[in-house]
Amino acid sequence: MEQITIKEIAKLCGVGVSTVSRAMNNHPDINEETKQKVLEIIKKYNYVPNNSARNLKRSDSNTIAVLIKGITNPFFSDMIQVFEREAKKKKYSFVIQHVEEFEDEIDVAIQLEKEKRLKGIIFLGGLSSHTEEKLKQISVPVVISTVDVPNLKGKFACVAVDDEEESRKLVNYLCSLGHKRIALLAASKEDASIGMKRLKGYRRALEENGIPYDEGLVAWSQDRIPTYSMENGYGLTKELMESGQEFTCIYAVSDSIAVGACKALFDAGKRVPEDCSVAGFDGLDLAAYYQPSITTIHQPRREMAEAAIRLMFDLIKEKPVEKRQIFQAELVVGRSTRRLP
Amino acid sequence: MEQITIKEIAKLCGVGVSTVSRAMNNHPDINEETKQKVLEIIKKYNYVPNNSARNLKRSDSNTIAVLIKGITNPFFSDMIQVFEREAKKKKYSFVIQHVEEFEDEIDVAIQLEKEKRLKGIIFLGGLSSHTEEKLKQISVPVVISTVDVPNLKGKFACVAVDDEEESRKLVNYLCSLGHKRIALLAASKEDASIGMKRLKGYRRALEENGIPYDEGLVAWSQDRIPTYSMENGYGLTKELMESGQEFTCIYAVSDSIAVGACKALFDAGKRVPEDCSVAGFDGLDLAAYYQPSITTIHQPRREMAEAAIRLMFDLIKEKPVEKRQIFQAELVVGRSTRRLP
DNA sequence: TTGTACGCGTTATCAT
DNA sequence: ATGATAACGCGTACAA
Repeated sequence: MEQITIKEIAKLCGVGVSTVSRAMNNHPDINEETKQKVLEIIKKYNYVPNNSARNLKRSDSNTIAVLIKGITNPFFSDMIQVFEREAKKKKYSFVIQHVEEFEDEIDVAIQLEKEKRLKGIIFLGGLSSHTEEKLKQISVPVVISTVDVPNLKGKFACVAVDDEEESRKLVNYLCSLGHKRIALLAASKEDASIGMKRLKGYRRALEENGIPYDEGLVAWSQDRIPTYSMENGYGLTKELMESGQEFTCIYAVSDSIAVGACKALFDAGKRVPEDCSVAGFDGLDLAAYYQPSITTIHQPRREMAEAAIRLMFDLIKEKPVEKRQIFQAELVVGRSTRRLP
Repeated sequence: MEQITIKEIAKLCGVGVSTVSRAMNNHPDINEETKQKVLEIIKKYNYVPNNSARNLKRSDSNTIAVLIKGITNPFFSDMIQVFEREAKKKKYSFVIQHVEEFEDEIDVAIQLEKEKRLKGIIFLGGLSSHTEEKLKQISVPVVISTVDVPNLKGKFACVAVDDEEESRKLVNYLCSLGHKRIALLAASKEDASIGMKRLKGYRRALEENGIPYDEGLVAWSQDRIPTYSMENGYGLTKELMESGQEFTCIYAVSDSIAVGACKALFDAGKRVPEDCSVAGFDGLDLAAYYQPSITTIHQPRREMAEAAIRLMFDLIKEKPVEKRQIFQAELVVGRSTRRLP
């Protein structure tokens, strides 16, 4: 298949390449007639301009990118929709870039920025550590979403909830129901991001309630299974039950994990919450739709997404902004937890 | 921020640009010493080559792309993972391209092919109609996944289940349980793709069982809500109940919708399956994890993904292939359906 | 209003 | 082994 280029279109139209270019890009200085003729030929020959060449030549681009670590995470679904809608509203084009588990999201960002002449970058998920230093290699505005990064300077900002505090709030609630042996389905031991913060909140709540922290009640995720999956919750809960530990409540660091936990309990002939309470985190739709509905911390994802994109536009326009927006999450009490008799 | 280019790196190293290029791309004709020196400087100055320029110059690229319509659909999650793994195994690089609801996936494909010098394209979802003619504008191998397209020629192939037949199988099973008034939660009326096929299967099964098709039992999805969502299932079921129609069973064209239906039933004080049976389609993890587990048609997504990527590589190598691979799906009976007394 | 020619940052070809 | 230099396909001054 021959690659048809702008030159050949020009030749076919009997005009210069610049005229073709003008026709495509809605430039003002062009005769309406010739424009129509050119567009006709373009359509007829199914000519599509090469984006790489465009990106190379252009210096700006009105494109913002969202880099997502864990694109399969339903938590991000709503947020993506908000980004798409708002970007379109502002006539920005919008690209989603999936970052694989093993990839360094900042490297990907740096590369993409050059490739597409981005106007800004939004991170969704990931960004566990190693930030600061490397982030500076990005020269466009950056909004980090879902993870709280203190001391951001310059054209960086973040939108998040206080994972540790919200986690503490939830576990505190569980304690208030009389639970003393609360198992934790944690992220992997290496996790230095939100998984760890939620763990910290768990420990603080226990401490405040005079309950000793018991390693035996913590089930750590393995790396071979996606952490935030129902499957993982199922496996961890099974392990926990087989370990012979006694517990009256399970707190999973995400709703998907919590659902897996419920299933494992059901399969073992237990009832939720009569035999064991279960709580999650995130406030996915799933938590509300599950039977029984899952007690969880609901993050205001749509609002957070709206804030993130607004922050992005403000940073682009160099307006002054609040660089660290921490949202209040909401404790949603479902039917999966109950007061200990 | 100054854009640092290969020229400046060359200058800094005291060598020519071609030497820098050779160092980066692991070319054989280069002195190991100079190579190391160049790489050092590159690292020191955080130089990252511009991908657009690369793509522009390169003629091939060993990249395959997956175009996904509905990236938030959990059905695709597993499949994506398979693609990533297999592509890496074969030393191919792999890009995921999200296609927005209103976008024409073929247009996106054509553009991306030129931009990235793709070796092949896999479609996931979408591709409802208008194919054939336009598809020909793509000049690399194409594998269409999840939707059955007959009469594919040349470098095109597809992997799918027989949606109509599987749907018929499921509804037939529901009939065998004694259900005569089976409500259908359908895709939108305009849907010409799998939604319609599943509808057809529903109608055929009814016919075979001597049950008249009743428009009143069909709830059509509206376009303002994502069709394959729990929220949609909830809304449709509520409508259905409010319409005063009698039914003993609900068949949703996807598991997410089915879960939403269950929730609506629960909220109305009904039990599943005692007061109403519920069945879905797809065989998502969710169906197995839900309480009660959802009776569904399980599509072998991993196998389908493996077949798709294998097909892709074979097409690239111009090996002869079976261009239309229809997989057998499995009726999984859950606890959400029961025999009518 | 239109066409010519240059440059965007790379890679690859060809001398050296 | 290395360095000029010509493409790659497009946008855009600048000249006409």
